[in-house]
Amino acid sequence: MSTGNDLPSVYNPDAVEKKWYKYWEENGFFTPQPDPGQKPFSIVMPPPNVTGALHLGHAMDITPQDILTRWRRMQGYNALWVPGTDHAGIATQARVEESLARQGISKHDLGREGFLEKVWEWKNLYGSRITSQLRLMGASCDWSRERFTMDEGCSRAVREVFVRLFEKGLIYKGDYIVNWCPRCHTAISDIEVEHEDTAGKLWYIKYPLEGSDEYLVVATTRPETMLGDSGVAVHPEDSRYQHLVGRKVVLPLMNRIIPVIADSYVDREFGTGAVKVTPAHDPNDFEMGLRHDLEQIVVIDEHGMMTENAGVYQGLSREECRQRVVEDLTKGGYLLKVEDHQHAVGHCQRCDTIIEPLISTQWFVKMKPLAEPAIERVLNGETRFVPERFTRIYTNWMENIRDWCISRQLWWGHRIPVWYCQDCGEMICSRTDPEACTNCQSSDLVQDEDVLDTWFSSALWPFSTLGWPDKTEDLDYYYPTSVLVSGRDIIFFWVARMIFSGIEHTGKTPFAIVYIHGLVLDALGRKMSKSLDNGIDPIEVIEKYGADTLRFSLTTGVTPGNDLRFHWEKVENTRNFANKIWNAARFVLMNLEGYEESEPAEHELSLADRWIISQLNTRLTAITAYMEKYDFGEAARELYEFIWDEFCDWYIELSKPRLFNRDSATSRLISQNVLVKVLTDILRALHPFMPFITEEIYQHLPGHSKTIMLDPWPAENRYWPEAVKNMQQIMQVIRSIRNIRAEFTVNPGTPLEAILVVADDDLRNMLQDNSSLITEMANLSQVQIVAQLEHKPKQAAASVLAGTEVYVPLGGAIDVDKEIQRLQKEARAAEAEMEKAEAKLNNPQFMTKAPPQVVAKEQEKLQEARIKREGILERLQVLKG
RNA sequence: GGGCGAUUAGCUCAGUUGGGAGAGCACCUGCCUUACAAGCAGGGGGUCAGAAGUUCGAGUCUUCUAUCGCCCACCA
Repeated sequence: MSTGNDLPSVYNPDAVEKKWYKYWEENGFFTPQPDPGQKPFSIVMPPPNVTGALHLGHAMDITPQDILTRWRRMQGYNALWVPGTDHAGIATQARVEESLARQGISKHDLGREGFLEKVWEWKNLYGSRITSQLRLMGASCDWSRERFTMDEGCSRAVREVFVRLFEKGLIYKGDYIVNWCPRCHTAISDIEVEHEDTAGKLWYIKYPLEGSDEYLVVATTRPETMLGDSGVAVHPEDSRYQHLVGRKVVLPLMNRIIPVIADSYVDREFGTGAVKVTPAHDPNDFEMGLRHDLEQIVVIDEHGMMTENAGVYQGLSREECRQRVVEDLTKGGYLLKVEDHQHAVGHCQRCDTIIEPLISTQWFVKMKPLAEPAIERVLNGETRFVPERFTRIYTNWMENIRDWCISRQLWWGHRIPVWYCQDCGEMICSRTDPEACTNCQSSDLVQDEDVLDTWFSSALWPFSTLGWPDKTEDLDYYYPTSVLVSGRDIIFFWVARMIFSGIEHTGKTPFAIVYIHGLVLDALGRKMSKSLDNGIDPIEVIEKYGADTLRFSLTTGVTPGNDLRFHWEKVENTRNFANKIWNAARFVLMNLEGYEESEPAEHELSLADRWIISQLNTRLTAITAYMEKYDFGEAARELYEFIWDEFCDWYIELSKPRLFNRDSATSRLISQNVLVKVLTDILRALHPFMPFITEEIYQHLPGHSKTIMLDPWPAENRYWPEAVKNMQQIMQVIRSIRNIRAEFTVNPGTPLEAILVVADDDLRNMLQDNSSLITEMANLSQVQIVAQLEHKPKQAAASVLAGTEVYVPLGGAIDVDKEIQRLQKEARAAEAEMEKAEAKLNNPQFMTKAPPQVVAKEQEKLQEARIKREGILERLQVLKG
């Protein structure tokens, strides 16, 4: 056994963290096997993207997952945490393209196969970097079950789902207007478009009526799109324009004859109440165009350049074209006016390029039939959000959801499992690569070029990782999973899609609880981003302070769902806490000479023992209750307070006299046993939060098992209310003596005498029985405890508590005027207390309506304050007289 | 245009069912006391954004207002 002297006085996390992680992993502690005799607990990790390294947001995500997994495991659950990574189609492809571009290579130089080889190299490099970072954080996930969204099993699940949805008619292909990123050169879904409010202009343009001098004025924010106009729309009930409906206008610059139509989409209040209709380049116009059978004239191509349909403007960029069109409209006298106008402009989530709505051939998932049960089942409580307010955010989004564009014009991803027969044109959707056309038997088949949205595979993650579509033992035992931990930012992208996919393909929502955490912001409250260069690498924090410190500082003082500002000061404070525990453990270990494990009988326990055990009981009950509510911040605070304030500041100090041989050997043994017992429980309760330091200390303690992580979650059922009460009174006395010492700046090393005047027999006897605690803790040479004092000393400082008067004779050190002032202040405080209580007690409404225990408490308060005040006034008289 | 969150000590933030306002940092005083100076003991500091309401009682519940932040939305 260690004596504690071998341990350095400063905890060094670096030396121990790697050792323990290796030990845990090699011993298979993270790898459970399904066991019908145990209750399962399962979490699937939100797979980090293989785009690069982890950031603090990941630590914010990983920490609660590991806390939950370790806690439930200790509670005896069969706890599985499945790790993995995501191929992150568009993001990873962009990163690899960038990296190749720096070497002067384009993906087209390499071709599809060659490029994909490069991406796999990238994936292998960054994927393993990520998993090693997860290990550094202490994540107790089961690496034997590690998955990747593009591994064989996940790919099979993707095909299975695609084919099923296709066969059910829930996947369709068609020409629709989609959000197109001209830079990424792919369609993206609605939620991948970020709208930014932009200061723009509203141009008012005259459209002359055919065969007339009259004209209509339309307002637009995008004049360049007028080249593709195929109509002008007004509201059907707009009296200003009713006579024009059905007539034609001449499109300026293009001289195309286009109709005036009536459609209730038009807002009469906005602009002139007449809107130009460009079906090929605006989603609303697209819909209107379909309703009124208007031509779709494509004037902008997938690179954001003007097409031949744009006539003389062909070959210009969108931006150049706008400028030229405005110039030409001005020259032609068509431009009536220009106003400043704020409007939302869509940008690509990945590259921030302005999105161009374009008509193209894409694949879609029909959402309505999937969304309905996904709303209903969540509202029924099959899946519960924590905090609860996110339920409505989720349902609101699901209620308004539009069909999901799932095809991407990328190379990195799951290729769409559809083949086209080059001979007869047959379209074949298949789970496996088909050999021949199902219609004409031709072998000349070509697979669809597109890949699936990366979230299509992520949506299946909770069951694909457990073996679905096969009926595996894991799937049967661990699915549906227990908790999903996720950031607020991906509720729509990921959580919602997992829910409807789980219901559709497995018949169950994929998790019982969705725990939503906030974002990590920088010290100024800004999001961490590459452009601001304010990101912090979690590995840097771990190297400087250790993973335990990082984890705990991301946990304390945090409310579920709320953001967290990152401050190095907080990390330092947490490091100090770790060091505190370390030194408390050193103290215990240094004083274990002659230790024998025993279970002290109740009558052998000292007051301090019974007090700390009672406090342990209270704290552990609270901690477990907070854990059950996913309130890790509060659980961590309880632990912090118990360890620092109660165990270290009081119990360890109280135990010193008995340990240092100033007492009997038996009481020393009992004290050792209580210290070891309480410390062990502390380490166990702290383990889910700070896995490394707790294991390190635990392995030095007597009676330890092979790992703390498989020990039971602690509970304490002993509780002595009178010990708690007595200890509180003793502490009050000690504090008041220390207070006097500080007020009169008496050196802490100078022993003092104290006189306690206690009228109550029980209280006096209790204090007498425990007087050694008072002399030790307040550094007294002696203490007299008496029922009353004939001659109250003038040359003494006094403190009046309820039931106890404390006198500390200070001889010439006493400044009578100063002492009078101090006591007067205390008297005023007592009077204020009395007034408050009296006001309540004099209120008949309070007396009749408040619960009896609240009234009793108020009366007690009044009584205490009154006694205190009387004592102080008496004391003042002695000093003055 | 809707929705959500925040507003509590100088700073950063906690505060479970309504019942005497808390922590860390910072600040002041005294201590290198044989676990820890990354520490110990003591102390100062708050009209809980504002207003109204419910209640015997509101930081906590209701309504409104203000400021900041975030999300959603097809007014060209």
